[in-house]
Amino acid sequence: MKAIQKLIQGQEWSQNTLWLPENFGNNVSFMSNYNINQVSQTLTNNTSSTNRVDGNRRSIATNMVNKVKNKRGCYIRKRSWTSTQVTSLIDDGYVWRKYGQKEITKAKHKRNYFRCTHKFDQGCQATKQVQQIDDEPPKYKITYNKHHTCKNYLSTPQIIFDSINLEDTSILISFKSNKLIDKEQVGSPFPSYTHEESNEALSSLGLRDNQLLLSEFRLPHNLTIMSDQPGASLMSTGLENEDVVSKGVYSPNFEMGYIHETIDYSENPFDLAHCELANFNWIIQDLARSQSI
DNA sequence: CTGATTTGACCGCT
DNA sequence: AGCGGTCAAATCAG
Repeated sequence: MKAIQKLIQGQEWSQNTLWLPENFGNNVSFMSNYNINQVSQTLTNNTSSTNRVDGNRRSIATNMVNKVKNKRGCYIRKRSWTSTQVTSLIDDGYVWRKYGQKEITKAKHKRNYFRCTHKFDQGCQATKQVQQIDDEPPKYKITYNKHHTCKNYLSTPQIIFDSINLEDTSILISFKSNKLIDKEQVGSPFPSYTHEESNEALSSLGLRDNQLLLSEFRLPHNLTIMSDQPGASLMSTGLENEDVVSKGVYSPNFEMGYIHETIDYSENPFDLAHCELANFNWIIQDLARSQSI
């Protein structure tokens, strides 16, 4: 089936490009509304000018100063990808090491700087900055820089890619259409993409657009994770599984706060999906953890 | 002892 | 010149 092949292509691409745990990439069926032809075109176009940074095929912005760090305080100016979110949770499933703290002008609290623990042993370049912006309740603005390339997954759930069976235990991660986002939010940083082929593929599978199917994941039935710019929420639908869902950190209607990406999506159409999946990554990890308790 | 955190210094950018 | 991101020595914790 052509559509399936396209999706698999996209999934393979996402494995190499998106910031996802390997297990995630291997086992998830990723269905989003991005023109996969555009993706491959992008890859082709970028081949000559693409730097392989941290294992990502990601072209570096033209204004990026890619200086080699050889002195104290010298730093590589950012970069190809950042993701900012406001949340009351700091834990995202990864192991970080704090490497700095700074008073920020006009900021009530100090900003904390973290790098991935596996920076040296695995060369993972992921960093994040945590800035507390609220006291009661405590809220943090977390800015992620670069993708994890390390194998640092805490009890990553086994999500089966092949099983496209809506009848068994399934959860759906639903992504809101970019087009809707653009319509509803003037000035949204997210561009819209055509997604005829994706929709074709999805409809052939009996799915609506922008759904990510996760099967054989030990979660209550009818659990839906929804991404909804500018917020994202986790909610259970139907059955009264609230206790299960909220056993960890999340309430059935958990609001993660807004997510904002500062990436040039014209480079890699999958990046928006990447952003969203990156944020779900830790949700899913936490759910998996709560399951294993 | 080893790894994580703290904190002042360093330095590029605006 | 000031700000912000990073470095690395000193310190802390297990």
